[in-house]
Amino acid sequence: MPDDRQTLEQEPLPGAEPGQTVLQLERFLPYRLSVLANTVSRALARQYQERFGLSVPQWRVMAVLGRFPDLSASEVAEKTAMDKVMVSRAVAGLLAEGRLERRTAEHDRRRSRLRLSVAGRQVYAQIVPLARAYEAQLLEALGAGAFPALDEAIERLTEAGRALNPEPR
Amino acid sequence: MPDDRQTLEQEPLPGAEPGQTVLQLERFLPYRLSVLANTVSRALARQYQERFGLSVPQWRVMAVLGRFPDLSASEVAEKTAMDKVMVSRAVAGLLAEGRLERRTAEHDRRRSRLRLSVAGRQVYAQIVPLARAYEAQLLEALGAGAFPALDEAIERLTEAGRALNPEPR
DNA sequence: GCATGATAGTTACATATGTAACTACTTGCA
DNA sequence: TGCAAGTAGTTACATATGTAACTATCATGC
Repeated sequence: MPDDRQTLEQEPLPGAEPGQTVLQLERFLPYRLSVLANTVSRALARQYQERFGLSVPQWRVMAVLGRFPDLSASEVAEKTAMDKVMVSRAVAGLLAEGRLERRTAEHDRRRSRLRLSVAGRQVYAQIVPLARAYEAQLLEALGAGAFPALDEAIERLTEAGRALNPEPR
Repeated sequence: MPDDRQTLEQEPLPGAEPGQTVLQLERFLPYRLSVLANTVSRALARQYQERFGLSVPQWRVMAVLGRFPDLSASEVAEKTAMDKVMVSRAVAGLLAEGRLERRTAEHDRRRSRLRLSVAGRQVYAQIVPLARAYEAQLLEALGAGAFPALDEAIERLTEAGRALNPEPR
């Protein structure tokens, strides 16, 4: 017995067109961006995780501290698009594993002063080439001249998304 | 007293260039895509949430069932890039709120047959224009001719991300 | 100086998500 | 038949994340 039910799609009603009553999820930009980001993140995150036991937030913290030593937690938050709670948790984990050093700032004892430890820098030095290689693979798949347009698109859309957010948090 | 500490960045060491020892997170593609997707999702998700009490997974389920009635849960999973557990939870919520109807499939009593209820279709009919309007704002910000290139880029990168994933789940 | 309000960071609690069982049913094949 | 293996969907448990307090410190104005 043939199963003749073929995902019968509700067509947008050939005659009338009442402002498009149906939505194609697979073409919907926010959905596609979400799937893309998850797919891309997942592959990379697995490597951090398996090789170094790092979560994505932890990797982000290490990434900015590798480049900007002695930031405070809130400065890290700014540069990683994370909130202070997530930074606090990531930092706690990294401290526990000896990958970070923390001092209190000289003139403001509320602030911390974070930097990679020697062990942290070793991990960092291993991850950076790994991350670069991964990105290079993505860019290769993207095709030669396509990057500038994508770059611009990401900037504009991110900006637009922020602007459309009722309360920017 | 002037705070002369200016986020002193570790430069890539002018002379030597040992395979790039430093990484600029804000230019790192996976990071940027993640921030973009979150920003874009958040603004829209807030609207679903506030107006209809819908989570993102619930919205996705409604979106595909609005277009393809009578799918099973696993078919919904395929079309939403969600796993079966997430679909199960979203469906449970929607059923509880009377926005979905569920029957068991005729020839296979393991399978379900899901469709929007009347109430569900009403919600759907309200959300679709809302989603379209939001997407239109994003596309406007993107600029006139920029969409085809972005479209292509998303496809290629998503495909590449999948290919680079060790075990595609 | 010292109350008031702001800021840095942490902790606590509720919610969301991922992974791994588990149940029910079906299929395939001896 | 009837049993072994697979599939659909749910449940349970561990982990991750978001939101809201909370503590400690600092800045301001009087």
